[in-house]
Amino acid sequence: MAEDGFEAFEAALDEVVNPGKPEPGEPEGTDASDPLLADLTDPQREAVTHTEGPLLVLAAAGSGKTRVITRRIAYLVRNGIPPWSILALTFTNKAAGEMRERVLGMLGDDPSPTRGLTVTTFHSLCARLLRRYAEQAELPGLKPNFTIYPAADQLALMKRVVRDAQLSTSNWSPRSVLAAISNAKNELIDAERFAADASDFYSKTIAKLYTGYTRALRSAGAVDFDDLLLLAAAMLRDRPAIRAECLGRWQYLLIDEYQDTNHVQFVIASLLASGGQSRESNLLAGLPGVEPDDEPPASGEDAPNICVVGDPDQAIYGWRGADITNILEFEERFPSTRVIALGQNFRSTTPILANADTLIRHNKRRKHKPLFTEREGGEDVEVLRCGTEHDEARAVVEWFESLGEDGSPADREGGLKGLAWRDMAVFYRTNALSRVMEDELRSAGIPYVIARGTAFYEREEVRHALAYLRLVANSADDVSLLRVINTPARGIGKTTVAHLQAFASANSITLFEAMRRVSDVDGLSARAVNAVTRFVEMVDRWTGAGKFMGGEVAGSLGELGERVVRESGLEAMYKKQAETSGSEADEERLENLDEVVSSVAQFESEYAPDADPAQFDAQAPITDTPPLLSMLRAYLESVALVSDADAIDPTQGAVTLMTLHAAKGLEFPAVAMIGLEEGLLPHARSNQSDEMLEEERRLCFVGITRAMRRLTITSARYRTHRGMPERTIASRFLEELDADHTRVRDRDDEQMIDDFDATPTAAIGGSPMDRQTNDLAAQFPEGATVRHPQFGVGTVVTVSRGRYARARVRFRDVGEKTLILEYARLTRVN
DNA sequence: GTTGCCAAGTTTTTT
DNA sequence: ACTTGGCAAC
Repeated sequence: MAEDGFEAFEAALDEVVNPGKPEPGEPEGTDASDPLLADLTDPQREAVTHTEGPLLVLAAAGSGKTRVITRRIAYLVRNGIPPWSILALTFTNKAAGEMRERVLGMLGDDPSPTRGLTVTTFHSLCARLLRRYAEQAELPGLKPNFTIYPAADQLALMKRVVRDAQLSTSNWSPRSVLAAISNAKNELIDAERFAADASDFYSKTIAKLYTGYTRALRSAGAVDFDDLLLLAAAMLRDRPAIRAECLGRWQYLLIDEYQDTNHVQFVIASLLASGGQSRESNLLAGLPGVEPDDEPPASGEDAPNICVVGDPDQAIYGWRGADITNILEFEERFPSTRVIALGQNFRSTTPILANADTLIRHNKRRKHKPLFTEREGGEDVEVLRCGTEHDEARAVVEWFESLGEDGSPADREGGLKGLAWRDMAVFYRTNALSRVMEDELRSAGIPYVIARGTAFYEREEVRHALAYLRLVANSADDVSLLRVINTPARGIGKTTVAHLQAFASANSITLFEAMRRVSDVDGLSARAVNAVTRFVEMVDRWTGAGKFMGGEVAGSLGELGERVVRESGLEAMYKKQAETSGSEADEERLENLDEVVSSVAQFESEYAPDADPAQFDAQAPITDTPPLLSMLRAYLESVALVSDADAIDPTQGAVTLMTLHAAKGLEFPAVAMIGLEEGLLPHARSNQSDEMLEEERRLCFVGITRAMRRLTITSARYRTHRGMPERTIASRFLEELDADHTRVRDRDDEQMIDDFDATPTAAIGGSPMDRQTNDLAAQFPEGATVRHPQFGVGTVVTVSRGRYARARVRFRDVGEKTLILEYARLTRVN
């Protein structure tokens, strides 16, 4: 069925193949001397100037997509469209920030042209809309001060829900239950509908847990990531007045990375897409008493100005519910859609592009579109087989050094200057692969940054500090309260908490409310009562007993953050730990606490209430929320919605390390892709179906097409997995590259020769890993106990040396076998 | 109520 | 390898 989605490309492809055919709808007087349009190709220019009506831009990798989007916004603004009526949705906050910057740069230094321009992510937009309209929309249990639960808190909550339902967490792993619920939410299925659809035992149980989880979230005044989209979509659908207000504001809608939007996002986009005449009818529909209108009219006559940009070959979020059918649905939804394909690549050299193209042709569920460049020359892509992951990391480091500040001999000959560290990046399939790379870069003294924006916020000490802040922002947030109730230890132990929880649920009040009424709770020691009272008093001091007013309350967000970290005892707790242990890790924790405080202060200094997309009228405040509280909420929200990619700062002179997913949308002069092995890329978990395999291939394609000038792809013969060294198989994708534009090398062979020349006794000296690399047989000496994946545990009887070393192994269960070490996945057992 | 040790499972990707 | 959770000792 997705096959049909490619019809659109067919039409668009004709445009690419036979360019120059003037479009009937093309605006007259498109001035080639216009600085906004001058340096664009024909299809790019059309995408920029086709401002009215639905537009689908199929932008191949490196085809100047970002440029088209930013020009388009600038073009709109310059042609008199008020910036506040433009809404651009991106995938990450960083992409949003960059887009805003670039538009601003094009329009001059005066910030006024972009005033009110909304460039943000789906999630941020939805969070803001929900806060803005929570009360008016009367969504069940949703208050404007809701907390956004990150993954860890979702998990903690689900664990509780599963246990409360008298189910075992091993049969109903909170993780997989959450995944099932997430999938449902992405399809816009709420707990009620899920329950109605459930027929078998499994889905009935999930339905029960879904309901319980939702109830628990709401009573904690919390939502999860998926709720942001689900609830916003439901709100826009069921509350015509609210929708009308949004439609009235945003006349021009733009969505980047459209191939990675899922169904809810599509629905939100549809609901927000306004057209000339439809606004009137939608305003009428907003009158009280009108039934929720599920399907807004969107005929050709009534076509909204919605522009989506994407590339099906770069769809890498299928596991998150993103679907190619969104592109199909787009044209169904908006029949007058104009489709434009951008095929010319401006980023990469011919060899890089040739490899990307040859690889992606192996995807069957795909309509081929030509990727072409006018660039000549360029170095072949290097494919490097290494010994171990350490060897691999070292190879990458050496390569970077050769490209480095001094420039490689080859580059100098070719008239190219050496690359700066910031021009280089390492991509990998899973985060776990970063570690070895980091070690190697560190010992080589090469500066690097890891795109793990979320990692900081996942650290224990940071989560504690944030939990205190969330409790301050929302006293109903039980998960946060439970996290900090006895951290640092203050004498409120398990039994006390259990009593409080029982009291809370018996009286249908929040846990914090129960603590406030601690004197009414039975069975507590005087000690416990005292400890609880002091905790409540402490929180009340911060919040001014919930009013955020009075002399006791902090005058600024920074001050609040500082006080919370200090007065909670967190700082003292970690200080004491650092002093007694003297370990570096504990020192780091203290520094991280400081960093939280400064990030709070930083946020405060940059906070601009009128930049809020949900702020429809800059004059009137959204609500009567105390400014300190709304700032705190905004801070917590920004922290909850950071992405890994957000951490990348191109101004830093450092090599960038990131997952292939995080690399989407970026480009680097030199790229190393590591871990091209079966089980890693394609990932073992993605091997179950052709669809999944093709997504892995697209992931590989995305990695390749990030490279501008140089690309090295590596794999390791042995990789340590969960502590066990394992024999690997080279990725099938390596076979799918373009042999005419690749140079394959085996580092293992070379190194063995090198080492032999240098030191005949290579087996001595060097790290254990070197020896393993150089001489596999040395790893399995006679008498060694080994494990084979099929044959089990055995003892090495004899072993031969050399490249295809064989070992005779006496297995405990299956007798003696002769194995070629190169291919047997033997591991050493102690 | 608190601390420390051992066993077990674990992650693929992310807003 | 590394974290997390359960349990026993203090």
